[in-house]
Amino acid sequence: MLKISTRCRYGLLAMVELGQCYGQAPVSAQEIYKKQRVPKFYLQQLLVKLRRNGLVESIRGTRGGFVLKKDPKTIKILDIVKAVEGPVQLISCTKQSRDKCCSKIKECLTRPVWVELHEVVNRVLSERTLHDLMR
Amino acid sequence: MLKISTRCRYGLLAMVELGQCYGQAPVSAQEIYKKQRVPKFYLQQLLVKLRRNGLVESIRGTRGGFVLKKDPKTIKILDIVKAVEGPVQLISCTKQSRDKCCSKIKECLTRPVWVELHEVVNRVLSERTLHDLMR
DNA sequence: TAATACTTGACAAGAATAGTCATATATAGT
DNA sequence: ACTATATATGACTATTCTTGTCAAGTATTA
Ligand code: FES
Ligand code: FES
Repeated sequence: MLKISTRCRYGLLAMVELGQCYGQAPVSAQEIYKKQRVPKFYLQQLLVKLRRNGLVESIRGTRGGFVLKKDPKTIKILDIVKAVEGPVQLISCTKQSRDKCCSKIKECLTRPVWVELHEVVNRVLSERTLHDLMR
Repeated sequence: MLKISTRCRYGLLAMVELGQCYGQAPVSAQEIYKKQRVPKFYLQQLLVKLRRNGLVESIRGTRGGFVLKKDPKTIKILDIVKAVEGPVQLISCTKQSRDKCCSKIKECLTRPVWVELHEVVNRVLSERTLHDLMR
């Protein structure tokens, strides 16, 4: 069904929230999950992943929280998705990884559609930035 | 990760195989799984779904098998995907079904990306036909 | 030092995916 | 009529993924 996971959705919600406060004081996880109504501990996990991937910075202690590490204009949606759930790979026989998925990749007649889909999804996600989503 | 399921991949492989023999004698499930190396019983399941969705016709008994019910030029890839695994719905807040996915759909800032992704995927899958994949 | 906030790593329920199988039914060819 | 071939149906299962939860620890500020 190709459903967008909650990881992605929550991750992007959090990033948008941080984007709104870019340049201002850090935003705590609590503020985010109260505002966006996402599960507390789950969100914490996602924020850690975003930090480990260099998208946000964390500040501990009272008045701490998270801040974007870069300008929203330079953060692709794809970066966020990759951070919370790894590469967007619709098939395993892309240019990057040439694993076989069908029995014989050379003559695979179905491959072109999946490749096109793979590319179009990655293109959309890397053309849009976090800034595009903010008002 | 948005990975294409085996259901989709096998389903399309089967349809391409049937497409190659369009207008000729029926192709048995056995011929398909031997040629494409897909799990026998799993494929059977998918073929039944394709039949129930009016994409193929089944002929029972000796020399039986499956045949396409329509011209490959009139079969969209989306039809095949829908047949084997239901509608391609990346988010639940589309025009078709207005379920809420984020807390407050009206002000959802993240929605535009997911909607765009949803639309672009559906567009690609409905622009390409089975015929486009055959040589 | 008390309160706030992030960190780490483990755990777990439930759903989806991927695949198997037994039994029944239908048809062609002999 | 009999047999071999083929699909139909529905149940069943193992594994993986998703979607969380939680406890114990660390860091910082007021
Ligand atoms: S070889 Fe990758 S889709 Fe067929
Ligand atoms: S309301 Fe559907 S993505 Fe936010």
